Amino acid sequence: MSDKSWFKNPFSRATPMIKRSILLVDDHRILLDGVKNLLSESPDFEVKDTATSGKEALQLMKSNEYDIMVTDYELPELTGLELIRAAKSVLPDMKMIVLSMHDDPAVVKELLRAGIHGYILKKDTHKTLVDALHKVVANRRFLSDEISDLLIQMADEPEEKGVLTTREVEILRLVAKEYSSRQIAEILFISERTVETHRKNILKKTGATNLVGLIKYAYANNLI
Amino acid sequence: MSDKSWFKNPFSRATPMIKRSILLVDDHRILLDGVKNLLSESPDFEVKDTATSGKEALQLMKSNEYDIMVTDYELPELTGLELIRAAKSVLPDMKMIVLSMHDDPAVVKELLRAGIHGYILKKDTHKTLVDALHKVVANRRFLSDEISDLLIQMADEPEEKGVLTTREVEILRLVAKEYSSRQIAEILFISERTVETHRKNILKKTGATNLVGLIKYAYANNLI
DNA sequence: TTTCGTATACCTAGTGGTGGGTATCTGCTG
DNA sequence: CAGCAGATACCCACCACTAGGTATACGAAA
Repeated sequence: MSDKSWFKNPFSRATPMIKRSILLVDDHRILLDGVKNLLSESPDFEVKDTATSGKEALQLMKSNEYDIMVTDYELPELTGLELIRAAKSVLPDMKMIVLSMHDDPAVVKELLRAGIHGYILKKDTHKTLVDALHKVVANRRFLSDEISDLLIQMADEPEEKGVLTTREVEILRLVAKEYSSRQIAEILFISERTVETHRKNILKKTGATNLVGLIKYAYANNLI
Repeated sequence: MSDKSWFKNPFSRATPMIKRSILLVDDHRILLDGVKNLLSESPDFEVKDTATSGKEALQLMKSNEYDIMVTDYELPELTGLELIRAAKSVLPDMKMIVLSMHDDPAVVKELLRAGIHGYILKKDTHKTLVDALHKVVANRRFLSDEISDLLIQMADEPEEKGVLTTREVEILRLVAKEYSSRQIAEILFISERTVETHRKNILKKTGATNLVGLIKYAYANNLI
């Protein structure tokens, strides 16, 4: 694996492979700079472009091709999930790796269902990223150790307790913005009763007993 | 500034300066790896050690010296603020730059008061970090553009609205644990009325109007 | 010492969230 | 088509939180 001789020596007889092109998406420029630099030393991969928002990434995809996209989950404008879904329709053959700081099993599951090929954490090392890149180009999936542990652990639970509907998420977001039920009703053009019902259902689903639990849930699930 | 000739050419007659040693602290290994790699190309700086927690960083400081510490604000075990304060007593001459993803004016102010020399955001570029490093070794302070804008904007506001008393923080923490006022009263052996008064004062100080705002404040100030 | 901040405590009204229901309409899926 | 999930809507009782007050005691700072 660590045989980079042909790379270090330009006169090597080995045939250099064509480098896999990567689109790197993260709103933290400093991480972008860092990872790009790290990968520039790799014989197998090359960061062709970078983007600091989902929108920017999509625009790049419309006029360029990439073998792999490595993207943050927390993004401005589009969420990681929205970006993944959009990317899948623009470049169906591109491999996708999510590089996130959060180890939330629900998010990981949703992303895997959406078709990503790898999920690694920002606390992982550079080596982990390179391993993941190798795995996905070989048509295999890659999960960072912590994430696979998490999924295994979760498998025990009877499961699927949680998922909020889109409307419920919408309500929850507004609740988190300090709107009262009445205000939410006005914003969404629905009855205050309906909002109350949604809130009750959200409380039941999340297992929270009051506003505080709701907000904590919203934070934990990156809804804020 | 970009004259790196002595660096690129080892036979240059210019006298190489001694590189400033950096301690880099961040729980995201991949950022650590990336920044270290980027700085390895700099003629002026060198990442001597890295740490992924405040504790680890402090231990390193006890047996080593560093010219500059660059640290995340969100850290496991110790918060950035605690690390800064502890670092100041261990290595009083070391420069400290905070590299955070959050642009919360209250946090920035508190850190500046605690004696940091620079504050930059993860969304800033590698170049910004290098600029900051140069500034602080020249005994000057450095704030990323967004942060200084923020502080200027804040200067208009009359007050020091923010700081909660220790009792208020205690109450807030319990509120955030989903305890009702009555339960908090029982836990702290005080009257429910007193709890209510504290809550009111906290609301006033934080500018929140309800529980939601309170919890968001608690999150933003790492009280949870 | 006087003032200030902090913590303590109480009152009243009013607003809003919680928890228990029930019920209709829509669209999807087996 | 029947069944189910989701979004909509309403009712009522209860209780928790919010927003005005006022007031006392203590220790630190000016």
